[in-house]
Amino acid sequence: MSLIRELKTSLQEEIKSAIETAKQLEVTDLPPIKLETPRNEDHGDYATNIAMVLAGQAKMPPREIAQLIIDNLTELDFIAKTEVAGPGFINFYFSTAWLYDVVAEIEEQADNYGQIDLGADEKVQVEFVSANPTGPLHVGHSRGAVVGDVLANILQTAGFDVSKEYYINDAGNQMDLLGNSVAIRYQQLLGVDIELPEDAYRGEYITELARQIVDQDGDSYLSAAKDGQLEHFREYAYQKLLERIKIDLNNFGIEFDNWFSERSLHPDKIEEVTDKLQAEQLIYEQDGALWFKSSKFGDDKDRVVIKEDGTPTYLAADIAYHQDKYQRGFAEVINVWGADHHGYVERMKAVVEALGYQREALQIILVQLVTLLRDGKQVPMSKRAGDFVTMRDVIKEVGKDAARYFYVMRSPDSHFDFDLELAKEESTENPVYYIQYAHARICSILEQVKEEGVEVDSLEEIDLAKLTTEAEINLLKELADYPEQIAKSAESRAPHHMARFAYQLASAFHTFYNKCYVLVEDQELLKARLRLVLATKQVLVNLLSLLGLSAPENM
RNA sequence: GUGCCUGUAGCUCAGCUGGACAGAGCAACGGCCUUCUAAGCCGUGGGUCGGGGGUUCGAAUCCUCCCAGGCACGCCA
Repeated sequence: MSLIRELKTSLQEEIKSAIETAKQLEVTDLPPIKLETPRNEDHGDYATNIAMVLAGQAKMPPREIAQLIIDNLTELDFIAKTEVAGPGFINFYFSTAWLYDVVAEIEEQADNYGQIDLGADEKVQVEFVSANPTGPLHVGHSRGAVVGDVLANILQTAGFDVSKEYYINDAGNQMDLLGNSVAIRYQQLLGVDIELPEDAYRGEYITELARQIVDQDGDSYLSAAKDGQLEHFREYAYQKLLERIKIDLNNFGIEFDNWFSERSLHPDKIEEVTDKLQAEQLIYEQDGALWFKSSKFGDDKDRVVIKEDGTPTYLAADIAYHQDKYQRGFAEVINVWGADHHGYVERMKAVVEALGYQREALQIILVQLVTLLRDGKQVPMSKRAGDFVTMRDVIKEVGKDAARYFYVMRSPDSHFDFDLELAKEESTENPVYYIQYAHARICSILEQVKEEGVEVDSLEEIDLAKLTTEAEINLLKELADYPEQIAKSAESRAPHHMARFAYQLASAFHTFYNKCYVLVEDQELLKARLRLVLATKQVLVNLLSLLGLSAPENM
């Protein structure tokens, strides 16, 4: 638990009991009391609209209700002032004393500051990337990768028991296509006159894989290739490509707890679950195929699960996969998908319902598409032609930190133009540097402090009440707010909030840096500021780590 | 045709589980380096929140219709 959250909770409870105490108030149904941070600073630190919400059932003007609530409020030591404002808001002004306590809290909790128990250890799975192992990861995958990774970090910090998972589509048609594509290139390399079929993968990496096979085994697979025996080509390509995917993700700072192979579902798990649904009349036979009755659960139409030829569709595997997820005990499953899969959402929700779970147990985050911009112009990409920019290329060009920050700074709902030039720029326009620069500046101050021989060890005796300027108070407020930001971001499953908060905190520090010189003559003030700087460093480090960014000591 | 996402300052976006005069960065203009990194700070100007209607004490936020852009609508994965 964090200070800010304790204060908020106890204030909410005080308001609640004040309403219950006030005899003149006739309230039968008390809605949850919302405390919000007002946009305008003149409206206090927190405000509630509860009086206006109650106006209807209490049959009294909001401002009167607000006054009644205030009159019945017992005094809280962290509240400096309370007032009725506007149409009936109650504004609360916090005393600054509690803000100083936050510094000790940060020192004490260190890397764990921000950790809250909102999730109550509930098991949550975040499944993301899950790109087919038929080619290297490209820019489209990168956004989902960062969104999923940071979201998982946020949920973990918020007290959920999080597991990150990658679903490998290593069964099905596309794997044979992959094998075939490599086999054809292999034959071409060995001088066989043969054309690549229309539906083949045609990236340069396919030829490269074929070349590796030639280098290792010469023409020993030639007759197999000619006979259409694709197994070796398929398996070789699969292993190599999956390996590369893992390496690329690692270089992007992403590690999964579990790599789930679709093959493990074939055929037993799929049969098991389709039998079960068939027994429940949720799967039926028609035109020689087996259909899932998804329309019963809100989908536009029913969907084929077993094709006429007896093979399962992608959906069949997905039903078995999601059954498996819930059987593993996840209370909530979050899937991060590219927006091009949005047509699949209803049908998956239907699956979850049909399996006997709550629709809400499946959350799908759709990440809108990314366009790369270079010199203001769109970088052309076509997956069919095998002509796309890889995740590796982008990381190489702009660096891991810039790429990660850019991918996570926007709401997943909005289309994203990734400006390569901007991401590379080491300037004020580039938010990544702005945030990291705050950390580097702090390190520089600490370096100076060390050189001056200032004692840093007896922090408890330092009087933080020396910190009184607006810049100092604002910075303290941002630091105090971090756990709340985690809560908000976790509740709304919105990782971009934390990217913005990092910017905001950096901004509060830069202002402080310019207005409040740390190495002042006054030793008490110097030490108080030093403590504030150390606390800021800690929170910045926590935030940067949450976002998967490095915290450079100098820039 | 149907569904999903988007439309907020010149540009890129936040705010959208309804709240008090609509925010940030960039760009424009004007200031700040004899002390801790100017990759920074401070200030000024700039908006019918795509448009119409509705619900509400109160709407950028909810409902509805329309306009514009993107994506998706397979016994592919």
